[in-house]
Amino acid sequence: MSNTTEQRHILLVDDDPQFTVVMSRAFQRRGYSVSIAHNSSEALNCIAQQNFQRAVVDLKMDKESGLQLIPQLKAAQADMDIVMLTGYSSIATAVEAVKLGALNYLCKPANIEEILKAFGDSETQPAIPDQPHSVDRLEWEHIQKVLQENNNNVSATARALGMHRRTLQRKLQKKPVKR
Amino acid sequence: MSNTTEQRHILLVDDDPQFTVVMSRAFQRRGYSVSIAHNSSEALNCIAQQNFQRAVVDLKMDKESGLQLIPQLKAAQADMDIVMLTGYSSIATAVEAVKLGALNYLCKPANIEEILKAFGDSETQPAIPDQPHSVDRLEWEHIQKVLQENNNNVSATARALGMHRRTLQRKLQKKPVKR
DNA sequence: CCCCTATGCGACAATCCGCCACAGGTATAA
DNA sequence: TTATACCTGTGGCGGATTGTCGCATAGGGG
Repeated sequence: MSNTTEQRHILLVDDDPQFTVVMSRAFQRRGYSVSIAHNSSEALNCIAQQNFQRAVVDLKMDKESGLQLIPQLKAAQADMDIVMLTGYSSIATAVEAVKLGALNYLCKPANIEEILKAFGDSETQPAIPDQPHSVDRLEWEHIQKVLQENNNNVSATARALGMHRRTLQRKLQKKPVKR
Repeated sequence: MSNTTEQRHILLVDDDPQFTVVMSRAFQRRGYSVSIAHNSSEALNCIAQQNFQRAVVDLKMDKESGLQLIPQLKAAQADMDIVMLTGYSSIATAVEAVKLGALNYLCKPANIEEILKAFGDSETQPAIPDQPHSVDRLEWEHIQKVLQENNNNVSATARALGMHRRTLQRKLQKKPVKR
């Protein structure tokens, strides 16, 4: 199914530089050669220069939608496996992405394990039953991200998350979080 | 693409009798001939007797999943348009439904207008939500994803998530929260 | 000064969670 | 077929968590 010895190219399309850097390292550690694009035109530039077996593309990049990129990537290389990854997910966009040819659709936060699994190589490490995030851990990361987007405004974050401010406070002061 | 003058057959698959009756009337009022099935075997029975251009199938029917029904319907009639409709919607199942051949995927409650629109191939790209998910919604999506990876095995999912099976069950019975 | 908002925290009730138990159901191997 | 192991739905109960209200404090305009 998967040939781990051959060099594989993957294209990361996300407007968040930090995210792409972190992901890039993670993929490289697993034997991928990675190219990074921060918007659609950069992505198209990349695929004009070489072929990619896989692409991870963000749904929401500044003003443009990653959805439009899918058919363009597919047009250049019909057998490319594309996984959509986004922090602003919805059922409607997920359906659209798959109809447009995406292989899968994930919500951030997601780690490499989950992304690789989304591509289909779940059989990488049968010995290690690599666990998905625990619900608590996921919650923690999500809260932190939204907190940051709201400039550490606890009240605004609580509103955005649909949770009571008091509850958020308690979660924030109590959690080092395991796993 | 659609011919409104010709008599059209539509198949409703949902284990809720009340829902099917209401929907049935609404479709008939719009010139459809409707057949009702309350489970998979009834549905297969229906398509063995006549052809349907369209089908609306519920995701969660008692014990069985409507997902499995999709390829079966497609096998009998490859050009059938299938819309998945469910009160227990998640991105994971939406992606799976589309990959299995569903035309679209809607969340209950949905009225006829929305369903008919889902059948029409209006290529309008869905809007990207500008708010992050609520914590509860994120949890729901994550649970659904892991559940699917574990072939709907609740015990295994609970183990993978590090949560008690009883707790998982209680969460699963509840409808997903919005946002 | 007033008004609005953010923050921290106490208190209490409602809800939820972890855990045990038990009764079927199902699948696989002997 | 029986035996065995696992999965599932459900009830109950004590303890933990959450939702909600209130109050005091602090900063920023106007």
